[in-house]
Amino acid sequence: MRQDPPPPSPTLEDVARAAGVSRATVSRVINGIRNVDSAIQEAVRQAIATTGYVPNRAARSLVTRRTGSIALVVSGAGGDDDSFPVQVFADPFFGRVAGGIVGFLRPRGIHPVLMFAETGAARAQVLASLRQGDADGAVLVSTHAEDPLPRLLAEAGLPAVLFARPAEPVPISYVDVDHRAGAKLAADHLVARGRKQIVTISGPLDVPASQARLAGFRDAMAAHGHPYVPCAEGGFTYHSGVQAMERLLAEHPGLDGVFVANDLMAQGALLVLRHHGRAVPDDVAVVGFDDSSAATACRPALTTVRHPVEDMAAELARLLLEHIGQPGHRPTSIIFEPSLVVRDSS
Amino acid sequence: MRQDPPPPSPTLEDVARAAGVSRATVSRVINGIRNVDSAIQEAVRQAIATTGYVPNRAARSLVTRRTGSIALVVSGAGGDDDSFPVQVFADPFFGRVAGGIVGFLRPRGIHPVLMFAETGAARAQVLASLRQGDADGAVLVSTHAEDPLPRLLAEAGLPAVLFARPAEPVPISYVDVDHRAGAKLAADHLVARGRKQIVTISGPLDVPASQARLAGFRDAMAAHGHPYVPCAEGGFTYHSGVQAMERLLAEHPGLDGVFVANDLMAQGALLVLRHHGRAVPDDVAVVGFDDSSAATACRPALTTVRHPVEDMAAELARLLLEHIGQPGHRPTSIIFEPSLVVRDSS
DNA sequence: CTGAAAGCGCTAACAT
DNA sequence: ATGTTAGCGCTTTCAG
Repeated sequence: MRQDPPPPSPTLEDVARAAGVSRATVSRVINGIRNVDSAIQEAVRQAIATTGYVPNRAARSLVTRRTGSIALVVSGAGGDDDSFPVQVFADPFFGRVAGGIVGFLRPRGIHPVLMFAETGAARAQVLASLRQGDADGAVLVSTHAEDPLPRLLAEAGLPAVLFARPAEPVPISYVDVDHRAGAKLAADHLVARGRKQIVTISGPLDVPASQARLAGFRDAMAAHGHPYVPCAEGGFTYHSGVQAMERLLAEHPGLDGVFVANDLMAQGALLVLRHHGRAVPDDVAVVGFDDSSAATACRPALTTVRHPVEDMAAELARLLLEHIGQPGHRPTSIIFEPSLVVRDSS
Repeated sequence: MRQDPPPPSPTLEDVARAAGVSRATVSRVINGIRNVDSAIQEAVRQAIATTGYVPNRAARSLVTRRTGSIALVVSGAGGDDDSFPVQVFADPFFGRVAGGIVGFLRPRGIHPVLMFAETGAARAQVLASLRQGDADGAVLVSTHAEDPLPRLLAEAGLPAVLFARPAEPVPISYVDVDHRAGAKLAADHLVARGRKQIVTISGPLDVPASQARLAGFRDAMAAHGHPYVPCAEGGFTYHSGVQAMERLLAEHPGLDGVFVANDLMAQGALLVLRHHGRAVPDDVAVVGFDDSSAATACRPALTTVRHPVEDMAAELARLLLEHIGQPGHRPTSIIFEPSLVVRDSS
């Protein structure tokens, strides 16, 4: 005993018949082409409503040669890392990127196709998928600087854009934030608050963004007359922030200011400071980076450098659509300016 | 000055000509249909290789009435929560689900389409997308128990499956882990370790899984002669684990055993115990839940209840494909058995 | 401003 | 075992 087959969904033909016009006219109405009598337009809309018509993507795609979807590729450096997807998702950062992209794309009726490119084989499959037309283009979020995928995509002539500047120049569009400038904001602020013994917790130093934040911070501090700033390297996780702060406290018990390279680690640092009886911001001033949800969840609320991830992701999606629309388009990079959000931790 | 249009990619026709056979034969070879002479098969493969042919998804989709993709829907309860995607991704849990699904689907050449259904409007759009054929079916991951989407999908007759049992019965397939049994494993283990003052940190109590873990733990403890177990409610985040542990320690300074409803919170609890000078496992034994990457990242490594998320997600994907393949298929639920992974924290 | 007609590339009867 | 043929539902010239 089988269930009845689902009723065939209405086609353009059905709508056309119901409206007493031709398929072509209905198509024009649907695709918002002018030059259609407004009375007829109204009739067509009626017919669409009564028939419950929805356009068939595959059919449309076949003739327009567009899938109307883009790939969201989460890409690593190589190696067969089993826990790869988990790692990526553990940082709120990826969620913000996904949210920004979806926010831009959804009103345009397009959903991202999720792909992972953590190994060489996976990378090859992503390339094949794109060539096959599973998506019109790709937004890449790399977890490692040495990721070969950007170059591969560029060479294949597939429309693609990147979140964050590649380690080596690749002819591909990207967005990034001015990490150095952001770190300078933090440095200026801590100095303005009269802090004398300032230290920092960096992100993983094989990530260019981490390097830039650290270098920018040290340069700005040097300009303020602090030639050397102690640093503990973290891994962008809450836990690593805890560990880094403990190390710094042990080595520099007199510290009175900390710049932490992301909010999640800053949250961990805050906890350690509290457990060690250091009042924030009175004894120790803390500045984070990102302005993620962690920043306001903290006690005290975190002063932090705003990283406009969602805006950047939306802009990235816009860029990709532009590239898809005009294949000859030149690579463009857009650098966003960070700003300081002063709350209670400094 | 425009760039040259990309060369048209080869079609079945081209391959057929190159191999000196008909389109149909090439199609058969590609789709792995027997009844093709092996010599001809070889010739066709040659032709495919030399022409660099890749099948056109849209064309295939148009005739098979299958898109070859499924939706991965992250779904909330309602409300216009701006930070929705961020919240969801913050837990390693979602990454494990995504990884499990991709692991199963990728070898079959199918990629998940990412959709968010956090508001009523978004939900409607997800439904429309599915009806329109953006995907053949949906895997749902709900963040709230009252999520109306499962029922809506079931009523629309769209193939869909659920990660975790719905709060109210819905005729839809799902996978889940036996939370109560897992909690019992933890209880038995703590009692066997001779702990007398046992407390627990639960997940958010509006989540059925949290309720089940708490109830299962308390029931098992009662059976061991501990009629009441103090509980602090957390939110499945590291930070909430810290806060909950601090509360428990303040209220029950004599505690010597803790069951924490997920590893991330357990990691936070471990930190607090250390800061308070309690040795783990000697002074206080700690048992987590999930066996996520956090469990091995801890010091000491966490004894925890294994939640086979990846396996469950893969099974869920398999179930969905089954439903897509045979529309009349009855809803099935599969409950996985948890197991205890003993490490150093108890 | 609207309709007729020609495909897009593929699969699946149906013939042979 | 292989070829022929008829569409799948849509967009898009091209006529009118």
